[in-house]
Amino acid sequence: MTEEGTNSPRPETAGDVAIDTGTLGKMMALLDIVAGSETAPRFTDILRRSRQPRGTLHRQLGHLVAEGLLAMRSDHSYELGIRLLKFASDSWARSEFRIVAEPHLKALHAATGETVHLALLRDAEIIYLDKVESRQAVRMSSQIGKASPAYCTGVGKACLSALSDEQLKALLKTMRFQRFTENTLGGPEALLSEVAEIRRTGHAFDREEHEVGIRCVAAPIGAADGGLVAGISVTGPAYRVEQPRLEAWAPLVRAAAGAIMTDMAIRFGPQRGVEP
Amino acid sequence: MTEEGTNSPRPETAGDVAIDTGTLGKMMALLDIVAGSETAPRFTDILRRSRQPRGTLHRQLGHLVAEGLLAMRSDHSYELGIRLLKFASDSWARSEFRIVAEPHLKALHAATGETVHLALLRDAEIIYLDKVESRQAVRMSSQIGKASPAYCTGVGKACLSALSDEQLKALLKTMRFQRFTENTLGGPEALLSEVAEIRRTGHAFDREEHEVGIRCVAAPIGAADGGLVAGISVTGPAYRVEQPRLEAWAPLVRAAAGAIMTDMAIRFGPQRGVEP
DNA sequence: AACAAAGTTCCACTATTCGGAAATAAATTT
DNA sequence: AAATTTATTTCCGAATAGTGGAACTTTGTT
Repeated sequence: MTEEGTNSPRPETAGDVAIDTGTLGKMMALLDIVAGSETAPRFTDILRRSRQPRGTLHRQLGHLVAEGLLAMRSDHSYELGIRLLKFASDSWARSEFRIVAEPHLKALHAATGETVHLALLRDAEIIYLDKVESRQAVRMSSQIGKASPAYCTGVGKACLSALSDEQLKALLKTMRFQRFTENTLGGPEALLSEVAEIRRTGHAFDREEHEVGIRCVAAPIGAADGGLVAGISVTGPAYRVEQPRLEAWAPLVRAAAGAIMTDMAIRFGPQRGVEP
Repeated sequence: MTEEGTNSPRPETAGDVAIDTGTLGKMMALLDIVAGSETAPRFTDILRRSRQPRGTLHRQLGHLVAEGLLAMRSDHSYELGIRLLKFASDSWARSEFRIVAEPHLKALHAATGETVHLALLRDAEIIYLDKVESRQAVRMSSQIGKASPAYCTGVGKACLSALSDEQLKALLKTMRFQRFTENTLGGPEALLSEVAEIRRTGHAFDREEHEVGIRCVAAPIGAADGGLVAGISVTGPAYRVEQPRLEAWAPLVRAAAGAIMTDMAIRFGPQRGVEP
């Protein structure tokens, strides 16, 4: 039942005016439609959702398939192509940010024994960039690249707290508050007051707001120039990870986030005046 | 040094005439340039490799960045954007083929105790779609989506053996034979005779041809309609996995490949006459 | 401070995309 | 099995978006 509107109204980079990306933008919108469908859509399904003329859509899909961004199955339904996997693999392997963060994630995992995540803000979603855990019942790669709403996750709220008020305000307009558990924040007011608290303390909690039985502490990582908004978190099952324990870990998480920022500054730093 | 020519001369889908993908094709070529660079390239680097006018390139890169396919760092160098990660995650999670294959990969791993791979052929490369292993010294996600040349890997050669002679011939023209180890196949002749052998026996070996100390047995998976060419393999360190052992596993690998094909046929099958 | 190199903007020109309609192919019903 | 409906693919003049040379601005260097 994936209806219209699953695909965000493309606010592009938060805060900026959405620039027109022409043909490319249309192509990406099609990829979004395919990616956002529960089941592989057929030509007519895409036609309905894209509101484009038949001829146009047909050529566009043809190009997407020829480039390996989409694949057509034998029953004429479309799925995302494997070329995307290859790009993602390169992207992940080379991401300076992930590489810099990795040792700190491992240290945090060693100190806490629980799962550590690294995630990045994109529009009103966070995208998991890395995950460190010891006993992996669930498979790691199933998480990397996954997107979740910012307002109901620890890292997400931490990221939001690192934005400027204008950016945050702009993003709020694009958000749809869906209730995942009974603790999920219900609307903009609740989120804003939570963000204020996070700015004060420097860390965010997820008190079973996205998934029942899952809690976390997170801290924001914001590049000095505002070009990077990310966060790290320590996540665990509610039965094992009580609130006091989360609070005890908070300083560690903040310290790790700080260390990552420092390392990033060292690596890319001597560019534009760190000192005033 | 990643020089010109790293990016394949786009044979598109093997055997077919390369169709023009217009604007999209140009954009993807740019992504390829960024993905194929050792270090994040700056505007001028891309300018040199793309051989396009400055103004044009500038707008194109702007569009790619606006769409989240590329990201510009603070020093004006470009890296692949995280939107690609998100697409890849969706692609992977929903891939019917991977889902169908997964239990068979696990069974094969349980039977052999060694690492099992699932990979797909794309042009003259294979792309790893999945990996099952128990003790993971190396992190799993670092492999998924990775591309390797077909001619020097077990799954790669298995895939090639499933192609028609015309398709294989067309692909051969696009291949550049690079020597990775002293066992790497040196040219088209060696590859063709090896493919003949694989077609006869139904399985392929990698005798430390891609990496010293790594061996594997692989079997091809080809969809009836030729729309899917893939393979699975069991891989292990040379000191633990001797040739006799590989040969003993070959029937298991072939059986697993067969089972995956059967399951795919059942899942998508009742379409066009399975019975004559 | 002056120079050089890299990055960005502008706008007349042109190749690409658009989109309606008509042909073909695949399912479904009679 | 033929007819009907629905889905997919092809075509081509009109409209749009992309192109590319040159001028301009910023950044880094001698």
